Amino acid sequence: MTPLPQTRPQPLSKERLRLWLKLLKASRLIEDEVRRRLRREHDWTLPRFDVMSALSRAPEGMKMGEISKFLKVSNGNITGIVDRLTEEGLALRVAVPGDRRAQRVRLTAKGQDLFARHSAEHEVWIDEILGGLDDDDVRGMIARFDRLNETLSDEEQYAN
Amino acid sequence: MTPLPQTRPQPLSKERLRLWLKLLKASRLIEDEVRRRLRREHDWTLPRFDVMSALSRAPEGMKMGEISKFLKVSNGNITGIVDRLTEEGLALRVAVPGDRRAQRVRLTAKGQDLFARHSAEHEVWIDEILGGLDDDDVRGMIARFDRLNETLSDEEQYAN
DNA sequence: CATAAATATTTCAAGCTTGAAATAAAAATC
DNA sequence: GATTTTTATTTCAAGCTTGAAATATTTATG
Repeated sequence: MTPLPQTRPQPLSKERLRLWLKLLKASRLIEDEVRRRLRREHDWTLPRFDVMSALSRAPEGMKMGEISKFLKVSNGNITGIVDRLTEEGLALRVAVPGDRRAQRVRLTAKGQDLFARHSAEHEVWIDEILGGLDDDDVRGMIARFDRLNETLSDEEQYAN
Repeated sequence: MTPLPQTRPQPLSKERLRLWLKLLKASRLIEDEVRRRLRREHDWTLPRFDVMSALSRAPEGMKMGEISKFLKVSNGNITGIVDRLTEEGLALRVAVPGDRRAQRVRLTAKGQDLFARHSAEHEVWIDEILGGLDDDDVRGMIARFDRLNETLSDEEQYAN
């Protein structure tokens, strides 16, 4: 009944909230730093980088809906970003035979080149930004995140 | 020299990248879910919630710059959000005696009431969303995040 | 086959976000 | 005290984001 000053064990729900706030803080710090470097060094934006990253793994291209599902953003959002990539000659819309509603988006050779450069540097940046974490930290956190993301994906019922 | 199928130990830099992608995925899943509920249940937005949350901890109010620094977003951003909160009678701009450049923003009573309701529900949502994590998961991750966020804040040199 | 339901995508308005430029006032320096 | 620098904030244009509504097609049903 005597309230302890600091380490009083909080109910789990409070701890979950604390965890979320810390996770969010970390995520924003890293994401902002990547965004900043992408803009400074390459005059580029994170959304464009993300879309190109998705496309780079699909040589045959992806349908608009596949991209938005993969990146977990809205459909209309992808339309705009692909529009801009296309205007700049980095991506290409290809008709899907047998379905005139859909289109397949692919990176052009120019787009692949550009993304390869950005991507290589991105990997270095992350290594720098997370440089304070040693092997044990990294693998430990990955294990926890695998568990968490499994939980969260199960709950994607919410999304519907 | 024989490549093992799955568990071949990757260089630490690759693992750091994997970690970042998983962290980002978790963060987006949770944030999107919160955003969705906030809109559905309260017709409210996350940025407004975040600003009110910051203000709720400062009964004497916060200067514009303090809010943007606290939330790690740009100055102009806060201007717009506070404008809207003010129009809706939820926040209030008060002159700072002795410094005519600055203003102190405070929640009105109406704003405090509204935030109290949103906030209570927000805590429940997080508890539900992270419900798959047990006590050990939660405390384990918090410890890792404390380490990570310390690292990241040290690097806030980047931000300047 | 005709109609209804589902799917793929775009359009749109409203709001968020950034970084840069503009204003205005305060503090520091000469 | 005048000038320069710094600080606090707003304005702005460009781009991102969402959710809802609109289009166009395809698939399923009667």
